[in-house]
Amino acid sequence: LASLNAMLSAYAMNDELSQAKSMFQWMPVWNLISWNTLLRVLASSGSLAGARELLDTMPDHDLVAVTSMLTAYAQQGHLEEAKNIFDAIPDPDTVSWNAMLAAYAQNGHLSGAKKLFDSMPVRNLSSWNSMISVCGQLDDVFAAESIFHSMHSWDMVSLNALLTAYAQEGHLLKAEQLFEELPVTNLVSSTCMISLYGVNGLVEDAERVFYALPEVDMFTWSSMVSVYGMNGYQREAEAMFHEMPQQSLVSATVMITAYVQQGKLEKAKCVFDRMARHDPVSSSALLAGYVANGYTEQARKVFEEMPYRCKSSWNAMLSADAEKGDLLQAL
RNA sequence: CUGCUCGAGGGC
Repeated sequence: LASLNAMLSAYAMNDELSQAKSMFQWMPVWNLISWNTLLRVLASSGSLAGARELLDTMPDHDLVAVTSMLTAYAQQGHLEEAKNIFDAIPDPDTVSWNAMLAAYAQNGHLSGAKKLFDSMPVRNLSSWNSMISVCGQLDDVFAAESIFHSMHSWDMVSLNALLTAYAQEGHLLKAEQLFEELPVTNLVSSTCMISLYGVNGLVEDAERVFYALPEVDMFTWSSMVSVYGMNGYQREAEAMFHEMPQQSLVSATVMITAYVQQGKLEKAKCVFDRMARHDPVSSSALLAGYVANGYTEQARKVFEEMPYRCKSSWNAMLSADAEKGDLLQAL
């Protein structure tokens, strides 16, 4: 059973939801770990409703299951739900506390994060790492450094959190210095540097980091395409986009944005139409392009076909209205 | 064998 569970877990890592589901059904017996693993697959695939339903039908809940659910809500931006789950846990362990801490941090509730951190009965490395990230989001590099230096032990995540804090505040030199001093880096550090170089117009530096990597992933690929795009290197962006072994919502959106910036709306539309699915971000990327160029009709069409409407989509639409003095018409 | 911390995309 343990080895079947391990296989199930491998599907979870690769986000292979349907494979995981059918494997689960074929398993002759299940234990709590099997259920928890399936829950995790559902949760990380973004299927909140499915995860919730599974949680309610599972024979038992333990802390692991509930914490997975908490994280799922947090990652979809449902901070209140996450907090409700946390509050209902009678005796949370450090991982659950950390999950709640991360929920605050990832949703921008930085004061909530600080408060929770202060009230934690036990903190571990993950807790401290989250706080470095919180300081980074507050643009308080000094506090991030202080935390880092006060830590008795640190790991790659701590270093990357600090690196990200530097990047966020635009401390190119500090980030560069840290990155170059590190004996070991990983894809997270490299992606951070690639996009930092990109926003500073240092395309060749970004390339140097990218091409030195022994292997790349979706994040590094997308960020390199983005660097090309935001610096007007349309052909390079295109080439890299098409060389990518796999596409994702993000990589396609990056490419759409690159075309939009060049005013190549037909090409942007073409990428958009080839996407397996759309989300509010990919739709608003194209929408913004139409709006900026006064194509109200096309903008409205994209808007109406959006998978679900959210506040951010309305913002793009409203700015179209303002520019055209055509408020109700655009909708 | 399962849960927590760091990196990529639009608008504001």
